[in-house]
Amino acid sequence: MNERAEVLGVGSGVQLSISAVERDTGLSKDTLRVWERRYGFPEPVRDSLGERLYPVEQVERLRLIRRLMDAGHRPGKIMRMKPDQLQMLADQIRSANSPRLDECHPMRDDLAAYMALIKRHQVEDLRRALSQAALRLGLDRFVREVAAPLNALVGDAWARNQFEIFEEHLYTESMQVVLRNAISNIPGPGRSPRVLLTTFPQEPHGLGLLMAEAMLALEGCRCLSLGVQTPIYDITMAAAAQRADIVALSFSASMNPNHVLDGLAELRAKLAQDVAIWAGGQCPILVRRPPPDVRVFSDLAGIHVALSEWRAVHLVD
Amino acid sequence: MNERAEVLGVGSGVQLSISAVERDTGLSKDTLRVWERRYGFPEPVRDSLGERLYPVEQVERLRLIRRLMDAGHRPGKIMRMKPDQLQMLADQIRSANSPRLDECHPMRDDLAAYMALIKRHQVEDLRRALSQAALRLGLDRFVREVAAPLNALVGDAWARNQFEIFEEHLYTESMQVVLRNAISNIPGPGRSPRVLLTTFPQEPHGLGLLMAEAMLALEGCRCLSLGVQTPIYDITMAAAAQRADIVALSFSASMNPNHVLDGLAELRAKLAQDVAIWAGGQCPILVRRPPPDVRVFSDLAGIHVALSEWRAVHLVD
DNA sequence: AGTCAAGATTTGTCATGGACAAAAGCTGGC
DNA sequence: GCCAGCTTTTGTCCATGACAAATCTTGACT
Repeated sequence: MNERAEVLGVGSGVQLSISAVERDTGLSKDTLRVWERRYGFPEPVRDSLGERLYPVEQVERLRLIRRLMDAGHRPGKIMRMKPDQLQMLADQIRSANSPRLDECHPMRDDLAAYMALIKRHQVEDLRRALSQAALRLGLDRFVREVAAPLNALVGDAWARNQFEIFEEHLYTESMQVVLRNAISNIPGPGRSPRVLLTTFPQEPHGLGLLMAEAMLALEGCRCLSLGVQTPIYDITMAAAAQRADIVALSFSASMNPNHVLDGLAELRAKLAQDVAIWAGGQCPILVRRPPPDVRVFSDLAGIHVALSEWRAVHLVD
Repeated sequence: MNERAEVLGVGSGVQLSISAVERDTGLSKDTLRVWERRYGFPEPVRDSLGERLYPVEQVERLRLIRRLMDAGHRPGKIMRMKPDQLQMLADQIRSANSPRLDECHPMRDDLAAYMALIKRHQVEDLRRALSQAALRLGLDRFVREVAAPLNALVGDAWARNQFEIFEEHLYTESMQVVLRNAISNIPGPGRSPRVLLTTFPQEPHGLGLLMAEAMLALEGCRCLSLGVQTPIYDITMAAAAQRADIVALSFSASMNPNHVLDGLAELRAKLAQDVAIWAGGQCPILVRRPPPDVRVFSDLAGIHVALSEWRAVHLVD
């Protein structure tokens, strides 16, 4: 109800309210306040009402810190480091989970070309290039060798402030169009298992879901996507209504680990026991602390194996 | 970090922690606590640590309250009502702009059939029926006479608690597939004007946008969609980068009126003066208090007129 | 030297209660 | 009927204290 503007031009830079920072960094208000109390960072200025206003520089540093924490660093250590030290650390971790273009990657040149197209905002060229790649490679290879690594590269570039948000949107929209198109061209009505795809309420990223849907549809599954951000209770209702065999969920790196684990526990409790839960995506907590009774996928190739196992157990068709 | 289970089987029912309720209802922790303080509802039990545990019945009632608030009711009034009174209120909801099926509507029977398919969760049948309707009617008529009224009906049914959220998701996903498919089959690269389409950060609903994109693409515009929820600053950056002539925005009924007006004012200020802003959707504030220097569309048919005017003024091609 | 349990530290989330501005509702005068 | 001004409602913010789960550290034992 408090409707004062959350973005104020003040002197040299823009400043954000605590709720805007929560939205932009994924760090809860409580966390932001307790960090300030304990570590002295972030240290926002205050408006005339005593409310916090975060300069953009601090928000960017928070994003970087967040990313380092996702990579395993602890807040207490990195919170007092100077920005350039943080940047050095960040440059080191990047190689771990994202493909390095300077190494020998099969699609190296293609990926670099796509990144350049995004950076130059040539959307139509990008879309055409992606469509052609999908046709040339086949959907399966396209998803695994182009879409997935490109996703990682784009997310990386954004985290390192080399991309604007709208450039990420441009990419996402283009890739979505290409994937949806390809999926709807997969023939056949699909057979068992019936897979319900969606994301948790805090997760707005739908590309991972779409990639999973492509892989599953290629394997002949009967896929039903609810799109993103479905409340857990509704996931259970949909699974029951559709008699789903598997509920497939996608988690990006920016998801709060607690929300992921708590949500999966709740879903597992409310879902019928014979419905499997499959979880994939870049979220680190999934592999760091795998939740019980949930099948975790660290890459898209795992889907093929898991499906074979499922079909062997359930003796379908 | 606090990893106690948030779902505990206790006697008759399941109970949720405050963060689980926040996720499931969309009401912030602060709001939940202040409601309890002020109105005495919700009134969760406490665990051994004094932390709130919400019984599922209360969570369901909270969800209903949330829907009623979206429909214009105020918390203070409805918070103390008994559940059956709430349900009665919910049944009364019928937005003024939703078509009444009992009246003489050209597509009355078709629309009723689609609603029935959604209600019976026959997604594949729904998708096929919508695709065929689009082919039969042509995209233009399909959007205006099927998609738009069906949207209103579905939103209405949800507000009246006759639809679950997942049923709305099923519909949205199906319609999206059909529309995207149709849009990508519109021939030609498009000519002037260049239109940038997106929604504000608080607006996750993308169907209105897709309908607008369909209409614009049919008119031969060069459309570029950023998807939903683009920060205002990024809209201006994207408009400049793409040399957009028009920025088209969609607003659903659930948008906070002030976010709409403030956002439009901010966008108008930051955008180059020669870039037009077109705003459409079911949001009531747009017609109640039309913002200056923004063209408001109360229906999709207005797009044709506005485009003719734009082209007359700008003497394109 | 490697392993494991016990203890110490770190860390995120929850609680309480007070405050205030924006939004919504209301009133009386024109 | 309409509008300006007043009152109430309502969501979000703040500060501080507390605590359990996660993680790190230590030291004894095989």
